[in-house]
Amino acid sequence: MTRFPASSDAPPPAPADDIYDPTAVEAKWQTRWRERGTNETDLAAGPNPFFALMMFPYPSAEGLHVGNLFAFTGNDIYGRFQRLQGHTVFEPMGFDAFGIHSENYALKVGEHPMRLIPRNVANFRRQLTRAGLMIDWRYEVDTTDPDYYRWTQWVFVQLFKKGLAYRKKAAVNWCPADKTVLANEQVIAGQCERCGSKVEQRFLAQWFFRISDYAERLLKNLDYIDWSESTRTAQRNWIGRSEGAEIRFELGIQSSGSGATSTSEFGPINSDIVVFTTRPDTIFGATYMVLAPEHPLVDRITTADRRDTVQAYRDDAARQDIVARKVNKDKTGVFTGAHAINPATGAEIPIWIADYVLMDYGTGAIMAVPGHDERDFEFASLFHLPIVRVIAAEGDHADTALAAAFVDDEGAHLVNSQQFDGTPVAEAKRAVTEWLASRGTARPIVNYRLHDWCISRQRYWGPPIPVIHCDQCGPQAVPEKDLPVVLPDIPDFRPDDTGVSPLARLETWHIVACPKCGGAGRRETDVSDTFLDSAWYFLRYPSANRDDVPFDATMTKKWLPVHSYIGGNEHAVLHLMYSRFITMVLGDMGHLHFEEPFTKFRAHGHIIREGAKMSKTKGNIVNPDQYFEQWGADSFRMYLMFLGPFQEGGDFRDAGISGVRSFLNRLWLGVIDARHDGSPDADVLRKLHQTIRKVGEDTARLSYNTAVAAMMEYMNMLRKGDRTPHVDEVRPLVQLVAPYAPHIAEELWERLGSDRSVMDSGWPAFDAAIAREDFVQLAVQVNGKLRGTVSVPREIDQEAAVAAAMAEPQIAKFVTGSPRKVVFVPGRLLNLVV
RNA sequence: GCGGGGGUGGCGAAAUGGUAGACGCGGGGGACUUAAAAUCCCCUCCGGGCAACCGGGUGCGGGUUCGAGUCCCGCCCCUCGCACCA
Repeated sequence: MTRFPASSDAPPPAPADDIYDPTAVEAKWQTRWRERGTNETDLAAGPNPFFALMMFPYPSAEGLHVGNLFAFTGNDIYGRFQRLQGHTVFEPMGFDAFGIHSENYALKVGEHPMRLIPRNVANFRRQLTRAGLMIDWRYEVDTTDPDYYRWTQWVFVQLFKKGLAYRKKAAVNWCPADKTVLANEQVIAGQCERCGSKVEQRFLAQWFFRISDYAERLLKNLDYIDWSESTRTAQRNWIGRSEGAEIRFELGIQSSGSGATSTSEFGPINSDIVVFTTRPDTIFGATYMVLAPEHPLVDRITTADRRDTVQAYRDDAARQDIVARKVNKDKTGVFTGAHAINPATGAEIPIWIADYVLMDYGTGAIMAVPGHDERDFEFASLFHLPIVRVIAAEGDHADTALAAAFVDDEGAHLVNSQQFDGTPVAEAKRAVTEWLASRGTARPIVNYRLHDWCISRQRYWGPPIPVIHCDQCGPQAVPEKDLPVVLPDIPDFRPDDTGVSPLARLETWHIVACPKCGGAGRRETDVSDTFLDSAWYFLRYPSANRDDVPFDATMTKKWLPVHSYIGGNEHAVLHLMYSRFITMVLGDMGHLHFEEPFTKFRAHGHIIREGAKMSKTKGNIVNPDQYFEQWGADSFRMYLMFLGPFQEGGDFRDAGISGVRSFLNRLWLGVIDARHDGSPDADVLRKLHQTIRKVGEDTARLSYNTAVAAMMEYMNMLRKGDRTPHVDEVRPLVQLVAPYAPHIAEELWERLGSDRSVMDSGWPAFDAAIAREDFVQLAVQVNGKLRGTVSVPREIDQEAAVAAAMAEPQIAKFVTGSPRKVVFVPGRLLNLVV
């Protein structure tokens, strides 16, 4: 039934002459491309390399999503355009097939992912090919292939060797009913998405990468890489650099009248509490302190009479899952019974614990300044803690009561701050820090929001973390020669209540000898995060055929860093940050000659359908296969590019496809009917060269929708009034269309007499002399209001332009006497001010 | 709350500070046809007018400029991220 050469070798029927039949044309050219190797890149010898990378998809069971296709088509057009401009273009594709998404789907349908994933991948490969993407499938990458994840594990080992991989206990979401670890995405409003039970925290030893050591470099390099501004901003915010100070508060003598002693049951209290603040200038207003409930000092400082209350609060906090802890809610907290000494005022201030202070930012402790911080104000108001004003605006009285936190620093100065009274805020931040530092209780510091990257997953479907635990030697990396640590094919891959990966159940697999001492060792049973798979895949593509090295030095030198990367902004912070980090580390270790992986990155927009987000429940998902069949891949591609600006996305409306389809019909007939006799029309040639320029410029800046519009405009001129175009008028248009609608372009190019691919025909020559207009329509305004247009020679001077304008009665009637002022923009506009 | 991107005809959208609405969809009229489809032509921002034309118009209110969709100030709304980050 299908005329597509998916696997059969039967030659497709030749396309008809008189009617554009996309099914026949596309089948024919897909076969040709395969036979001729048109989409294969000569990586070793090809000159002028250009690596056009797209974010590889997760191969879902549903098949290719129209959003994927939108992104891939945009990248494909860019790659094909670069090829026509004389580059050797490498456009590879791969599959990000590990991860919880695949695993959960496998659990749901009750089939093993090792059987399920290859089917999905095959379906994706079929659809991607059908879309006419210029993919060199010889370099396909699949993250679940042991030949790939062997090198993912190798990356881990490199970080381990460099001391950038470490183990510590960290909280995970735990569903007490399903008895399993949950990913953050599986926790909805504090409940397990599957069974609805309340999620808890559990603390497990997990592997982390020290990405926070790279925070400053990751931030700084953002200034020079050529990336979408929105993506760079997202990364800056994610890194979250804040300048401030760490301030040390000594513990005070217990001063409450409750009879508490000044020592805890663990001995004398002698630990200081260190806080991070961006507002050291407000220290005279610090009237209490707050520790995160998990803060290690809580046990030591809590007084006996407060112990039960504090413990109850901590238990409650621990029962909340990691996600729920982060949503806005009313302030809660309890007093520990302990006090600290404000190093500026010498006053004893109470120490509380509250979950609005987070253990994983700063030091897990704050000095609370309720007068000038909204959260502290809310908390102080609730628990009747003192609120002191230490910042005032121009004209404010120093003791005016505060009805709310005063946080507007603009032109404000310090009050109630002893020797600093009257000092402007900006200056005081520095001065107060210096003063405290001279007394040994503070130091200036830069703090980041960026956390170390937890790569452990207590799951099955991922690359085993290549570590062997030994009681004698501690954790040891698996020697590189022993990689890959193959993920065993076990029938029962369900997570269980042990809190560790299902791999732990397989003793024959996880009990091994220690690589250092040869004694009894145990394999790490967690697998690594999917984001590690995707943090280096672009390095693998040019070397995908090498099984002895992760990436070949010569190929890497030639093809990397990636020249152009196109993808969704949903990966602005995770994937793109991790890729930069891994690249930096490998660069530092001498494995790479660069430290930024993507020279240029552009975020594409997203497609909605008929004004609404596409979703399964709404049933408005676009299935590409239907559209390939009904309209052809060329029309579908071109419509996707036409429906809106590529970097903003747009609204997919079925009714809109007919417009581009009719354009391709007209192109077809224009070429088939083109006359060879006579010569091309001069006006048409001028428009042609203007079109060559515009389509080239627009394609280069990913403004595909306006490039398509320009081609349509030219087509309208070619066929105006059933005109028969000259062959020289249509030939270059076929080349312009080629990146957008490659199948029809190939067919028409062949019919125009070439036996080589249009993709190797180069970009049509642009001649500025032909494109130039000799006469221009000059807009004439009187007092800035448009009153008419005059056709004048392009190079006309102001005096002649005014004369030409005044010769028009329609214009002259608005001008009495001579103009007071004349604004003349040559070739565009004349404004007469009277 | 913070940050990004937006707000222009019936709809999707164009517009280096210089003729707002290119291009496409939809709609109206016409040619061809026995008829329809396909194709081609004309019209299609709003109001007034037979017309030439005139007036108004890019979320709202100000401002800069000979001239503002575009730049500046102050708001409103939509949307996508992040979100108790000290």
